[in-house]
Amino acid sequence: MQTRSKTTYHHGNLRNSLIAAAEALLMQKGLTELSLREVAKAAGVSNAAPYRHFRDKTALIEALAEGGFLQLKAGCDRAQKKYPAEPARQLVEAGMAYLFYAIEKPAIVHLMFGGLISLDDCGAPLKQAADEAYGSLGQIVGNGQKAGIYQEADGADLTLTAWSTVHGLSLMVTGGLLHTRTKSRAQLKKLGESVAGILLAGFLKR
Amino acid sequence: MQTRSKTTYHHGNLRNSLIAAAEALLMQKGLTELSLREVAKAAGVSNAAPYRHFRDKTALIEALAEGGFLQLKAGCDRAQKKYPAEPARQLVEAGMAYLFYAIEKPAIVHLMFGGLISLDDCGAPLKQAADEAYGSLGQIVGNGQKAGIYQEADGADLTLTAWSTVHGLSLMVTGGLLHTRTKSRAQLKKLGESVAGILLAGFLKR
DNA sequence: ACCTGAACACCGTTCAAGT
DNA sequence: ACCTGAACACCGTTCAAGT
Repeated sequence: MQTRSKTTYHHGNLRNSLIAAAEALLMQKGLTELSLREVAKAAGVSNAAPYRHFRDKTALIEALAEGGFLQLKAGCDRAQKKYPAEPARQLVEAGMAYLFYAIEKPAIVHLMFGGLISLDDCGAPLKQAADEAYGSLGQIVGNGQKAGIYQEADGADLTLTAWSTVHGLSLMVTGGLLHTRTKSRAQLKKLGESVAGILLAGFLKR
Repeated sequence: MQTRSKTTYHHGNLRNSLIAAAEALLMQKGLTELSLREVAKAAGVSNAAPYRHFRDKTALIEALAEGGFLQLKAGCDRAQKKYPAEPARQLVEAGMAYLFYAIEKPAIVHLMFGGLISLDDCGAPLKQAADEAYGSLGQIVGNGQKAGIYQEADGADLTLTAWSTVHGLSLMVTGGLLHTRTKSRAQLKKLGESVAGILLAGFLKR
């Protein structure tokens, strides 16, 4: 179980352990029930220890949200690499990645935009991760514009619309509107593709 | 200050007073800082009193969310009445009403889909309010289909796309992505109309 | 430099007791 | 029937003290 990390085990990179423990707890419990003390205990450390690594509870939550935005950016980058010459497909693929990430870790997606943290007033790393994720989606939209397949419109407006739709859909699906929790993964994929198709129709030239 | 309500003042409809107090506190403080004890104090009552009217804190939050869905439904109904023969305009108008409600009461919109409550497993009144709001938007979409102005598509998918986009945009704007908090009301209106235009383009026949 | 133990103020919730 | 007071277990946060 020994890794190549500099610090042996018991002490060392507690920061990452706390993030991992918090993420694990969020898989089982709701956002409201998540307590810093419990996270500390799960990481095998005292109540006060987390405060060496996070200013307060919000700072830990910001770190979790940052991880979410990094995942979203990774999904966008992957979509661009996978379909280098098909911007429309990039957009759909990125959207589906977003949706499946939300299904996998609903609590993370919720805290990214649930009002618990403010992107206007947060630590620099979170702000940067959010901007980069948004920027990567903006690239995908830009690819379509350069290819001349989209209608004339402000790129920023298109990007905002795409993110809004995909994020909104993710919340509908994870938030429980219309008994979606009982739907199978295949059904959810079909749902996502339908919505992506309608969104894309609004982007394309007519 | 005497109303026609059956109960005089000091005792009586504490339930509504608690809801009002909670809503008022949410205008100033974040969702995390809202405590039941504080709500009780604001309503001039003891810590334990709310438990005569709400099973627990979640039940109070559900009541707040219910109010939000009722507002959303009201916006949809208003839009249908205002433009009886123009389904596309109904859709844009309802979306703008949603957006402005979110700007006015961001905390309410956040708790409606923020994962704090689950629409799959909540009290009947909240479930009904959510379904009715969703149903009213479905009517607006159906109006467009009946008028034959929308592309061939499952009405449920169109409705889901519309709600997702508008809800997602509301969260982008209230959640602080891309310094929107500094934007004026006029700018936000323009932003909303741009997104609504792109969404609508995806709905319309080509 | 990083962690612990104990403490403080606060919170959700319960329950006997009051009116 | 509705509300209060006091209590219990829990939480975020701080700080002196340990290693």
